[in-house]
Amino acid sequence: MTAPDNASLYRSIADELKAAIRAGVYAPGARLPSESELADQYDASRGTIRQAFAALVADGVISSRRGARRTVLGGPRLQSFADLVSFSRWARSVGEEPSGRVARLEHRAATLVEAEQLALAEGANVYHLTRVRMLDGRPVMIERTAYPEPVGELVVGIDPSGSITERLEELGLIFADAEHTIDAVPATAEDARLLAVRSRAPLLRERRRTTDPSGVPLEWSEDRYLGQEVAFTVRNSVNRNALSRWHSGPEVS
Amino acid sequence: MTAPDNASLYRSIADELKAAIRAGVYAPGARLPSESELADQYDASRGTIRQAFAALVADGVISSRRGARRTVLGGPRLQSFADLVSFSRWARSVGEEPSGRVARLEHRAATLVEAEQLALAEGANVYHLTRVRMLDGRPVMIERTAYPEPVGELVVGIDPSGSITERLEELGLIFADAEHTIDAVPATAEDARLLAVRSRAPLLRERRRTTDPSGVPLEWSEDRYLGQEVAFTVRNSVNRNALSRWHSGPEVS
DNA sequence: TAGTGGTCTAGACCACAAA
DNA sequence: TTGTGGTCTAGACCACTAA
Repeated sequence: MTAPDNASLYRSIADELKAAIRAGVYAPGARLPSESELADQYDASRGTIRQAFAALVADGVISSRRGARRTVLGGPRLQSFADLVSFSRWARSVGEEPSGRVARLEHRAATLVEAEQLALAEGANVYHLTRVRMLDGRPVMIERTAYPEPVGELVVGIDPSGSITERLEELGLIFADAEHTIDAVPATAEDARLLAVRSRAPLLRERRRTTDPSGVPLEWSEDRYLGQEVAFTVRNSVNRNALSRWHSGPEVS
Repeated sequence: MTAPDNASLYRSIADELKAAIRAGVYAPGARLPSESELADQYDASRGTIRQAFAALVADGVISSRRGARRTVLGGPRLQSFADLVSFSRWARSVGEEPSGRVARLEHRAATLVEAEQLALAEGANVYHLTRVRMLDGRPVMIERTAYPEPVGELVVGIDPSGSITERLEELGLIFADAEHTIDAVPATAEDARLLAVRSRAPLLRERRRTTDPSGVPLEWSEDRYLGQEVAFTVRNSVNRNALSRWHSGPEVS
């Protein structure tokens, strides 16, 4: 809809196939047309059709095996990268109204973790923003984000009740890669107060580092979701793999 | 090492590049050789080199942008699909000794959820196995897995202290696609007893459905990890995307 | 401006699945 | 056995980055 859609043939073919799957033309389990059929239909080469299919496989929409036609996978629809990095965009994509309330905004020296994640020198300053994020007025998440100074100086000029990520993109920043770590933690006293839950209630914690296309960190965020309200879904297969399990070792007593 | 390694040129090139990155030949942030350089070096066509690079991008190892050379991303090393579906394989890949203890094995009618996830008719039977999984003797996870009858009949003949997934693969089953949903839940009384934690302690819950190449469900599992011991990591980018956020709505009081 | 990656074509041979 | 997807080649043109 609003996406820039850097049009390429294989992208538009992939989008058409995705739309057809979403519309139920190809139900879960159904077999898709062969590469040669689509090549004729779109007057494209086989390589281009394969590129389109590869995008669907990467998105976990279809599965592919040699000798048999590709089949549609079932399950929840996927969201785009932009939906994942921006809470506001995600909320709207699932039909809920996002909002935000600032709990704290600081300009201070980076902690050790922040300096490491943002690749800053020790003692460098960061802007640190704590927000409570809501869906249709109900608080579901606490967002604690550290920005390096050049980014933070832009952030302080942005209305914090809406989407900061979208404003930063309008200002020319490019959010290209993100790395997420997901675990479960008990709510601290502050968490409990901001989310209106019992202290030590289980929260889903997502720590995220987002970088621009050349790998320069743009933000480091620790988000805590109400465990019962939000979950993360991952698809992976023998061919494509973007998830990994992580073990911290027995660090705490 | 032990992988079947269905050799193809682009795979072996990708493996060599991965090994070089792992070994530090290309450090995080470093720029990789150009496509044409590698094409000369490996006496391969540019398309093959691109295919190798695509595999690295999909695994979140490098980033790629038009006009500039590809660069190495930082962060934890990725695990293979097999490592993710099999606890035993994952444990060994991070250098710990896995073990398991059976808490319960039942042959009974499927619950509603199990029937839906395994695509069974209502009233069909499943085999349901509850195991406590340990790393170096410390319990870190409870695994509750339902198998459809044809699979379950194989499972009952397998030594449950080791890897069931690996035995099933030796028997010819192919685990091809998996879908994971991750959230946080409080420990039940049984959870608390099996994991030796306080009741209502935060646990990371992973629900996983694994299918064979044609989409037939092989297992449905609900695993609960100690939140402080295990985390999941996801990489995504504007190009590749396998993670999605999920919102259940206000279903519980 | 020179070099790089992104896209696309038109062929070829092979491994595998399904009928 | 036939058709499918998996791999690979050798070219071409373009958009973009970086010097």
